[in-house]
Amino acid sequence: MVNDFYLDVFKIVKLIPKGKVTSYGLIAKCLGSPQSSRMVGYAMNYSHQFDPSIPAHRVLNRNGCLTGKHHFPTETMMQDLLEAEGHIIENNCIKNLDKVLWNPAEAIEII
DNA sequence: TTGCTGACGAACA
DNA sequence: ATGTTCGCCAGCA
Repeated sequence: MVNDFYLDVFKIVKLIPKGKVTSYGLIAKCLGSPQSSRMVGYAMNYSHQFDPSIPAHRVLNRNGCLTGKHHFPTETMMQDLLEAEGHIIENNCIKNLDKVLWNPAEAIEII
């Protein structure tokens, strides 16, 4: 089943602009549950069956590391997708995180 | 049913 | 600076 928390997570992730990334914790915080960041990751795990178009590769952990790449069809897919959007990945972590980090808070207002 | 695990993150020691 | 613990809670054995 899918609860509102999941739906909100999906909404936000789908709103992430191309060329930007965000973090699980940031999303959780914007949803009013700063300590439920694990659930955001869990939601991502479920996202592919809910809506395959969800850009889960744009969601990283707070350090900008590709912690979830093992959940993609291939381990290189997540990195490839990010690089295709202009990001630079090094040692499983994104570079210039400060410049590409997107704040989900601005999406909350839209929703 | 209970207990463990996990795409996280913050607080402690 | 590094390692451990805890909160969160949905799945799974």
